[in-house]
Amino acid sequence: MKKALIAMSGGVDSSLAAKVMTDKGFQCIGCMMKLYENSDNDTKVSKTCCTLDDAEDARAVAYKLGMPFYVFNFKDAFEEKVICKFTECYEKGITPNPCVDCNRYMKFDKLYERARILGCDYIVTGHYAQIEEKDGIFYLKKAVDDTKDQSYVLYSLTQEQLAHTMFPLGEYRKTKVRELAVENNFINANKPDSQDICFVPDGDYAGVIEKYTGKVYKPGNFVDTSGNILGQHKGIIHYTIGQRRGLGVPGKSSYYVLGIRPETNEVILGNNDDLFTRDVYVDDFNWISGHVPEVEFRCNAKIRYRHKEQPARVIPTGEHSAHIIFDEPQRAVTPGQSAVLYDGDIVIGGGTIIRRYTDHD
RNA sequence: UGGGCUAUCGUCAAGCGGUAAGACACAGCACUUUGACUGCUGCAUUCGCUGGUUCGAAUCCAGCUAGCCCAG
Repeated sequence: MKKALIAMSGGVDSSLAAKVMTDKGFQCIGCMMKLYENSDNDTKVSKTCCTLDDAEDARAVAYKLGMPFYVFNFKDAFEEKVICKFTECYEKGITPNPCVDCNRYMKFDKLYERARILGCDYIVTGHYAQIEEKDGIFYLKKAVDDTKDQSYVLYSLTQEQLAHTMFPLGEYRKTKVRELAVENNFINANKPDSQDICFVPDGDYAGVIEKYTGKVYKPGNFVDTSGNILGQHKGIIHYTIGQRRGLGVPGKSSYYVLGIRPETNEVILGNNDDLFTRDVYVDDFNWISGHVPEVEFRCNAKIRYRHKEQPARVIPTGEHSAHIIFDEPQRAVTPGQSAVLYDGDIVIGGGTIIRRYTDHD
């Protein structure tokens, strides 16, 4: 009998994933990763993923399904690989995607390693995505429920990881998952979906950064593309490309963040129209197939989680880098965010958007 | 302290005697396993101050105050 380690968050999705795996006849072990300290969070609406309550929910489901349940303490690794990188990015005027890093370094690295130690053949999560094998190659594909598809945050998976990973919810629709959870009397059947950054429960990520680093980020100038001072900003970490709200700068029309200059502690402001670009340069690129294409090709690409994929031309520029040229200019291409390439439902690969010297920054 | 102009929400700004547009900012909510974007809702019983004219004034008149411009 094949063994599977189920990564449970305490939410409906991973709970149902566990259920599906037991139904499929796998020998399952439930687990939760303890990623950070959140003891002082009074038990208000749980938007996070590893509070005591979440652990209890996960444990209750594991118990109901008759599987053992372990909690792994990954706090140190999470701090190093996710939180630390998160703050460093913001300090550099880059906007990270911690969910991508958490998948890359926690779930499919640390946890994967743990699964091997426990003798598990597979690691299972509640992600909405699919894995298919064909002629010895593993393909990462979009979920059947395109409104919940999470293949975007999984582009860093390697062939080896894909060979030992299962996403049982990939073929389910979210509504069905909820129904099944209710049918099975799961304690968390009606628990709200998680959202926001898990280690930033109140939405104030800048506050978390300040608390974590103990630094005070200096205010600086908002400037337009000509260098005119438009106002004062609260510190570079509060901003990201394309941002409108929270600038506090009145004008004839709304101002948007065009660029961030950490060297001079300036934030460049301008019009929405100034935010569109065709070219995107990507680093840390992971080609899912394991092979770097030798020639340029066309495909669809996404530059942020909620971005509707757009047609583009891709020029591989190295083992782990590429130049993406969209047919139509895209709004707010943001360094630090991930660009992911699709061929239909198949994820070709993805990487991190890097900073390029433009007229804005 | 001679002349002229202007004073309406945090900012810009309609209004021109009939009972305070709009934009930006801001707040809340929705959307969302990242940050954003977006959408929806809210946001001056009051028009620099004090009097006056009028059934009725932010709108007319007078004085005061403040700012700007020109002349000294």
